[in-house]
Amino acid sequence: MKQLLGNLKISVHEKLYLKDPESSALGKKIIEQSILLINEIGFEGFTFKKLGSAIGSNESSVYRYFENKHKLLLYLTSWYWGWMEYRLVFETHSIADPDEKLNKAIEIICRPIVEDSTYVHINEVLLNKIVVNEFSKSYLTKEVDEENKEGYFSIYKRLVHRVEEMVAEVDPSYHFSSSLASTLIETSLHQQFLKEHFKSITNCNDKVSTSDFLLDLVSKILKK
Amino acid sequence: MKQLLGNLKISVHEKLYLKDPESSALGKKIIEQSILLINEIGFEGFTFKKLGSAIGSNESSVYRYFENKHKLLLYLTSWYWGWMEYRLVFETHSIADPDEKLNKAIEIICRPIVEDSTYVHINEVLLNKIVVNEFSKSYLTKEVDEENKEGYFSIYKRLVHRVEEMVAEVDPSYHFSSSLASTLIETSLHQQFLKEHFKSITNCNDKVSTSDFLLDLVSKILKK
DNA sequence: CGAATATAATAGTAATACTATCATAATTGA
DNA sequence: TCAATTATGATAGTATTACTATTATATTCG
Repeated sequence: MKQLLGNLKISVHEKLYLKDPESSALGKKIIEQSILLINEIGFEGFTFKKLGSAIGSNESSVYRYFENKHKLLLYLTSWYWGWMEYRLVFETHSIADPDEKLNKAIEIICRPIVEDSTYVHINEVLLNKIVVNEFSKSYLTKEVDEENKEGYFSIYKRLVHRVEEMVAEVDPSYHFSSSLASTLIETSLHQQFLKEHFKSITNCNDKVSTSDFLLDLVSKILKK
Repeated sequence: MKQLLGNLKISVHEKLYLKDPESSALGKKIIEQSILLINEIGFEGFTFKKLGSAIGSNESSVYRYFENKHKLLLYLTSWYWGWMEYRLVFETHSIADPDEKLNKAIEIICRPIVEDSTYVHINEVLLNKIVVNEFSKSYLTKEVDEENKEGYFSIYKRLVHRVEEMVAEVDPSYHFSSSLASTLIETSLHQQFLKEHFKSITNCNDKVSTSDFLLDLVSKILKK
């Protein structure tokens, strides 16, 4: 798995950046430090000025790579979903049994992230936290329709489609495969947030994982 | 129902405002116009300066009621969940059958909002749209733990608890009643968003409602 | 080595998110 | 009823944000 992914660049929509951050050391530093900084101070408090000093430079350098922090967030979350998609595809493609395949997919989506040394400048553990806390903000905007048309959310939607296909393979008679797939992914993020901040409205915790909840849910919803 | 609610003031956490907007004509105008304006230009573009001119005054007047726009958003969404809670309680309290009661609750949560003339200065249809588009932003912040401790999200959490209780009454053996309840409410908002902006990853549309999806889901998950 | 390109530093602008002050209008209660 | 309180409205000011533009200095690459 690691070798396979080793040479793979996770591809992100070209219009999300002005200059590909993967193409230079400075670009990688921007990505690396933005992940650390957004985690530390939150997306609202995050500015290119602060990022500039985090990379030992100033804002003008960052602006050469990204138009604004919204685009940078779209870049980071797209990368995350692209990475998740690869994991999903590689880890499930050899599974023939539809039921087992979907269960594996749910497990992958819900599984706590552990450090992946394949992409040295990207801390996937922290990036996952950014996705939990900030991904919604990337589409809950007035510009969502334009940006969707532009294709900025296509990796995310493609991932949902992959899950949807797996759902449909388990139970072709089920009428809500898309909604279930989008709900599974959304719920994996939402329950992770609740576990951390609103413990009283979730059953998920150190002992009960989100995948326990969702595996049970899916097993009951779909006919085999 | 209307008469019953007619004299009822939906109560919102006192610390969310500096001066109770329900206590004056100007305060009500602030609430009324903020709902219109946030809908029109989105929460990011919304400022107290713009709100000031919308109410025919200026920002200083608004600042006397709310510390900042984040608190105002918390006020609006709390009001919405309080209003939803009343509807839920009144419309379900006379239902004895647990199954029927939970189904009614889901229907209430998912049902498209229609104008409610009880609260003249509050446009519930638009407020619902604000909740769909902006509610997440009210808790996806660095300050969520403090604000949660302060009680700013208690109405929302109480609503989830009410749904949870209904779930538990239908099937006491079900292990994930809290997570299911929070997922039902979150999904009602999320699918409403998808229906509008990311149609390809939902089955919900003009013909198929979100409650169709969730009623089916719950009926399969819970043992009767 | 010299030209092109990338990076860094500085300056400047309009808008935001406030705080503070003061004048005036409305209300209310002795 | 009128003085006092309180609410509202207008103006000004500050630090920060979210940029754009320009220029100087490195770096690299043919």
